[in-house]
Amino acid sequence: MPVRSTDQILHKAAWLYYTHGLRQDEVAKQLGISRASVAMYLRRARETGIVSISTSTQLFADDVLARELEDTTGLASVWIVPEDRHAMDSAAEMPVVAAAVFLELIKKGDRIGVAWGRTVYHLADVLPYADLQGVTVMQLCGNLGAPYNYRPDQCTTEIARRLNAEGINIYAPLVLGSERLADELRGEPVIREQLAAISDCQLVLYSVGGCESDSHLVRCGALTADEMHALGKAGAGGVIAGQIIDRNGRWMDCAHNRRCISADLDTIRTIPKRMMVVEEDAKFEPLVAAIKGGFVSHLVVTTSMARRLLSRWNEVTDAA
Amino acid sequence: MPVRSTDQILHKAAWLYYTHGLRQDEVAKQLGISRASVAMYLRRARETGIVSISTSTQLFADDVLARELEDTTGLASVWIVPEDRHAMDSAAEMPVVAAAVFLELIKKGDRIGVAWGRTVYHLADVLPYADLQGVTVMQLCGNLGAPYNYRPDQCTTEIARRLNAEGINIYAPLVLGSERLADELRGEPVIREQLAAISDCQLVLYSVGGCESDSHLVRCGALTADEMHALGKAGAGGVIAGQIIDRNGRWMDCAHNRRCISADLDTIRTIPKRMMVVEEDAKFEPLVAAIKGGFVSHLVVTTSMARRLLSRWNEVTDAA
DNA sequence: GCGGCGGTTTGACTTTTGTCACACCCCGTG
DNA sequence: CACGGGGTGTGACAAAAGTCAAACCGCCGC
Repeated sequence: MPVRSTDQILHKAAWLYYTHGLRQDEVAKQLGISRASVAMYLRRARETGIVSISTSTQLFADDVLARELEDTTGLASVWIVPEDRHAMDSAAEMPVVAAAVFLELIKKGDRIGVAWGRTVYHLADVLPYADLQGVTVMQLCGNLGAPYNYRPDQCTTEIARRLNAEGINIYAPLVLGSERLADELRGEPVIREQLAAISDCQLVLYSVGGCESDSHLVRCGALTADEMHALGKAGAGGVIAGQIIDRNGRWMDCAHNRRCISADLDTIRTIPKRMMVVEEDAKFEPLVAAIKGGFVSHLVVTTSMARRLLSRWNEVTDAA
Repeated sequence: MPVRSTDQILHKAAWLYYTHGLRQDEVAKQLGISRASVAMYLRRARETGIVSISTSTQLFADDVLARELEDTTGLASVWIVPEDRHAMDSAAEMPVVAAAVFLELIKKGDRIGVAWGRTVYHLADVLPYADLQGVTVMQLCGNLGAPYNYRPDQCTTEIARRLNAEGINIYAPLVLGSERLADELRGEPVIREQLAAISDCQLVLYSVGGCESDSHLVRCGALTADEMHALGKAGAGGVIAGQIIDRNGRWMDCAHNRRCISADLDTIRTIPKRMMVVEEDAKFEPLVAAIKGGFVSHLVVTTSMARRLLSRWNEVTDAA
């Protein structure tokens, strides 16, 4: 926590430059170093979160579409990322917006639950560095091998690192070979306490998984394509923190879920801010399930997804 | 709340420049305007809090002296502003540090109580603009005419304006001519509710007033020099939100206090974060009274005041 | 004691940003 | 309809910031 003496100079330079508004050469003179060094210090100060620069995400929350979607679905807040922008790479835009929104939702001292997946890791990857000591970032579910850096513990760790927050990982596999083993492991004090602590979170961050044969759970080997297919037939609608939910967002009583080490879904529903980011348009059905299940209060989606959601909301809710 | 269409372009420019890291000429090209305009938009975005740049105040919290003072006095957190800096105008430094600390203590959605005085206004005057919609800034005490902009309502209003927060003023005088009238006014629903709402604050900001004949209360005509002198003899130790406290920080049962419209001191004591800023070294005795009275959890002081406090803490507490 | 290796620091150069005077435009007024 | 403010937008220039290769420094092993 205390400023390391090598960082002291970073703090001083940042303070004089950003807070006092001195020029770099003035800062250099005052600290008795060259201006080039000052420039370097300032970059490091920005990179480590000693200085943080944030831009309001109003721009994306301000769409009329966002308002309509909030009114229709009852979500607390919706951000819409336009995809039609030619000049700006729209695929890369979503995580950037999501990261800014995520930062805005964090309060000092918060405990934050983080799930895993491509979307979450993309967010982590563009998350600006910040100085949020006192914040705790918790893994929401057990681990499993995943391609690239999408592993649950990596998502948690990277986010914690960037925020200068404390990271808490769950040292258990996401899925176990048998229900008995999963039960026993859930009963272990270390694991039990960590899962229980999730109820203290003020904010959770996740995406929703699909139930196709190319879903993450299948690709990472937690389920076979056949098992997933069967689950789909049985009414599976999406994946939240590694657990299967049905098309109305209810926990499914299936073998997979019973063998899962993950946050209790009812607990997640009680967390005040539930931020969901959906990148792919293919995730329409899972998203609907997640919203119906009460897993979303703050939503970041593309324009086209927002339109689809809006136009088909009545239809999908009437069907219930 | 919604982005006015004239502001839309500010948001866009700020987003592209600060979040995406484009250069000004790239932003200009993308928005189809000149680079000079982009530069102007960016300045406005900074000035209005669409973009906010903040520097960690660790530097000032990190003094060994600060640690010692926290340990000795039991305060939650202390920031120490060095005064010996030749190059930097140290008188101007204190409010700048205090403003940065104040910003760091604010959480989104907070309700903040603000008192009045030179120190508080100095802080307001250098407070960076920020986009803290959802925050509420409340006046802690009634109004009175004060020189420059030190009036309670002005302090509140200016701080709320800079934060883009909601400001709530108390439309009553600080001191009334008679106790009866003060009582009746306190009983008025509008006033009563506002005073009651102070208990919902998560943070209060104030300095402490002295009890000399040149104190603010005297200069603003709330008390005569003689009355103040008499109060001093009777054990007055300082002024908190317009009310006299004794040398141990207890509310004094005096005519002035009974005629005062201000936050209940016991209520203030229950507010989690009580931030006090003391600029002048002459305020040693009042500061001690305020700390003893439990009015301070977060303190911003000069090095010399910190030293004095540290060396004389045992002495002043033993005396109690 | 010397060579080499990681890192920081610096001077010199290039690129980017800030600024300011002037052009422009909209709108209300004489 | 001409006039004159108040505010915006712009081109050109000056100022500031970013960058990079080379120098430097402390430290270790030989």
